[in-house]
Amino acid sequence: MLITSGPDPDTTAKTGYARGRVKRRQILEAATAVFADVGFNGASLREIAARAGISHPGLLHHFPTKPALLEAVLKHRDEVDTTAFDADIARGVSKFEALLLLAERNQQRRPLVELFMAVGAEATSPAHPAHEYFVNRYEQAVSFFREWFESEELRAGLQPEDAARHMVALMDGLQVQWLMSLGGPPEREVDMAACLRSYLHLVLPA
Amino acid sequence: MLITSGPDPDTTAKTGYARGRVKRRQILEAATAVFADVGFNGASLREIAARAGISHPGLLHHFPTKPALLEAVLKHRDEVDTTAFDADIARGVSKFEALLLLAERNQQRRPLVELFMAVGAEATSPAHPAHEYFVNRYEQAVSFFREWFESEELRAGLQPEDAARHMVALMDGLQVQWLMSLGGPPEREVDMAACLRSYLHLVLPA
DNA sequence: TCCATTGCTTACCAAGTGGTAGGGATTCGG
DNA sequence: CCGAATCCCTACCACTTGGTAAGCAATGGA
Repeated sequence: MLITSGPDPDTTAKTGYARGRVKRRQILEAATAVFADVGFNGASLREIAARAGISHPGLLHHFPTKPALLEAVLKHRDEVDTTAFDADIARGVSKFEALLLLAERNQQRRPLVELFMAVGAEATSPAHPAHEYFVNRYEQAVSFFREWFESEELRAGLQPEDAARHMVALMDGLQVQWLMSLGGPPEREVDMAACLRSYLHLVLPA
Repeated sequence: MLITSGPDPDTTAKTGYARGRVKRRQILEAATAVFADVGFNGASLREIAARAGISHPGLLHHFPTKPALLEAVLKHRDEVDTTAFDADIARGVSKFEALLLLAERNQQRRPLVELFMAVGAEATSPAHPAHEYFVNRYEQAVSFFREWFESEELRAGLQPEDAARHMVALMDGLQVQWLMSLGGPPEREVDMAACLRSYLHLVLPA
């Protein structure tokens, strides 16, 4: 359904023995870090396997191909993120605040942000194994914001569609700036959440 | 001065014979396309060389290493872009319009946009050969917009620094959305320039 | 016309790539 | 405690990677 459509390409599902499940999680974490550093094309299965404390055919035992591994990483992160967001909403937090919470959480998980940046940028090429995944992701994100803004009082003259595009673009773009700022002095670190908030206050005069 | 600091790492400078200069330009074009497709780490010198109609040691004759080639590509594009922008300004075009013109020009040169996306995303890692280049680039871009907005009447409560960050983030983020939209139906293609304009009208009530 | 510079080739290298084969351990339900 | 499923290893495969060595041909200033 996502990239390949095999019956159940080894994800974090509770199949197999306990030891295997643990290893699979370690592999996913290592893969996240390596994909984040050098992108999908630049990553090597041996490097990922070494970080997970396993041989590279051992890795391929759990995730049969490199694209399958990428798919599992992306799927896993989506699950974690959406459940956290939904939990915030269920707790009665507004969409506005739930969004900022998401940005703040991301600010503490640098490898994840780097992963989506690096792989997402590669995936603009239609031949990339995660291309469709990212196209869908963007469509969903824009729709989410458009629907939200359609039910709010926007600053005069601003279309919900445009505001939605702005939001998605800002989240992406600010993440790059934040990552780039991490090498420098800490006081010059970009504050993504604050920057997002100032845009929302600009758009929603409420 | 940029990445390496050799005496004059073979760029488009008018050194050597005419034939060599032509080849160098072809190589830069091919490299732009390939880096754009698969990023720096994913690109292969042989692939680039083949597209430029040369053997891969032939390529290394002009650009001695892979990072040197990347440096030359980035430097070349900066020169082209800034001279075009400066020409617009000299023609009496406002910064506002010159910026939109830049966005519109980019919209017609997809490979370039893909290049900066793909390489820029990889380059968040401090070990990347173009890391410093991109850090400087972002600092300059934010400064440019901050200084501009400081001399304009901004919507109440919006800091020039935040607005500058927004602009840079929007340009980056909209480019991703635009690239992702290119596979789909043409009428759903993202209009970067229009989207940027709507933000500027939001921020500069003039 | 000489001849150093430049341009570019084929041949080669060690290292790393994703993936396969096959076989020993380990695990755990029956 | 048996036996099937799972785990994961070493060894190997063909192929690609960035870079080097050595040499030959074209160029263009003297």
